[in-house]
Amino acid sequence: MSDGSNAPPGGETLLYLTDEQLRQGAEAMFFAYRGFTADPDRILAGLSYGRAHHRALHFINGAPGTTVNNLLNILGVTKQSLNRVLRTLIEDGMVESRVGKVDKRERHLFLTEDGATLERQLTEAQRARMRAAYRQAGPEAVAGFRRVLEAMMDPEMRRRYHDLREGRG
Amino acid sequence: MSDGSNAPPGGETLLYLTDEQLRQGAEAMFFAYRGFTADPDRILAGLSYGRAHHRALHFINGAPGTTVNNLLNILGVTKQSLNRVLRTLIEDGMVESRVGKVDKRERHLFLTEDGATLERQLTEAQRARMRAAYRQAGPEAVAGFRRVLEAMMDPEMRRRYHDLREGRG
DNA sequence: CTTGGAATGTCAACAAGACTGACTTACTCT
DNA sequence: AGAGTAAGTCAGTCTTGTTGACATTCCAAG
Repeated sequence: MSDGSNAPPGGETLLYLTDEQLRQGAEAMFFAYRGFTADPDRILAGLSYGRAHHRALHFINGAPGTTVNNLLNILGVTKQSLNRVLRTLIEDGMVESRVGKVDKRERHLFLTEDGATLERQLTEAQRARMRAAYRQAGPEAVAGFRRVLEAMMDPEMRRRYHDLREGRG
Repeated sequence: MSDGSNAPPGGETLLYLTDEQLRQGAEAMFFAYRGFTADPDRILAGLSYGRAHHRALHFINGAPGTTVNNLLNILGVTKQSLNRVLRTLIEDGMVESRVGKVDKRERHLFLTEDGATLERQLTEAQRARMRAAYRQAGPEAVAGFRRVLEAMMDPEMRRRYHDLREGRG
């Protein structure tokens, strides 16, 4: 399987930085991301929801009470775009929007029971695949995987990613 | 395989398979993919092309003379969707479409000089980021990264991914 | 040889989801 | 009181995915 990076035991060459290696990395990223989104997409397709709805549910679940503006920054879309998605989720009783107590301009977002159920269903489909991939690749590969992904983010996104992690402990 | 019973000496257990770990993996994947596409997207934005054009250029470059049908399978979109993208690329002189000699129904696709130049420009932007990430994470992390990505693909996609690699040696 | 089916590619129309820009409403803070 | 912020809305555009209908070409069975 020689991904070409059968690095020599001791000395580290720069072989893994050839254009061909990078090209393969890019293609792996493309195919893997497709796999990554395939399972929830299948569920969503039957519900007149899209990937955007999944993302909203995911991050509201991870940070209950977050404001619209905060969600906007995490998702990296415009408020018009997010609003379309959020409106349907609220109409369908998946998300609850509460006026802020301290600042009444803000809306704090929470999942309802139904929303939490849907989120769990979507995330579980995704996690099953990740769990299998992690198990198959092994703990050290996973550590490397995470390290490369993190290095690939924009600095801004990396900051937000860490904020999320700290927020949950 | 690997029920995890062979825990590494460091005392690392199955911690990396907790829901929280999987959740962080999913978020890392989301943010990293955004970074991964950000640079070429910026270039494309000024050219009235989109990510789909980049993908087409990328895979035609990697397999010159490929047919439309073959490209369809790799990209995983409908032929109608690909056709729109392909048409503009052909009109703009980025891609050449030659009628098949043995089977005249087929069209074989090639990059023109201009197309190859654009492809290189786009890919270079993407590669710069990958190169930096690879360098920062180190060779072992990269090997793990590739292993996890591969395990995350659909079996069908994994087959195509390997076909591409073998086709180029 | 003809004819019908399959494969390949093209055109047209539509939907999701992103974008920009302009605007309103409600609120906060100086 | 006035400036600025947070959220939401309306209208319009773009990319990219989808179906459906169709033309062309090939091949194989009758």
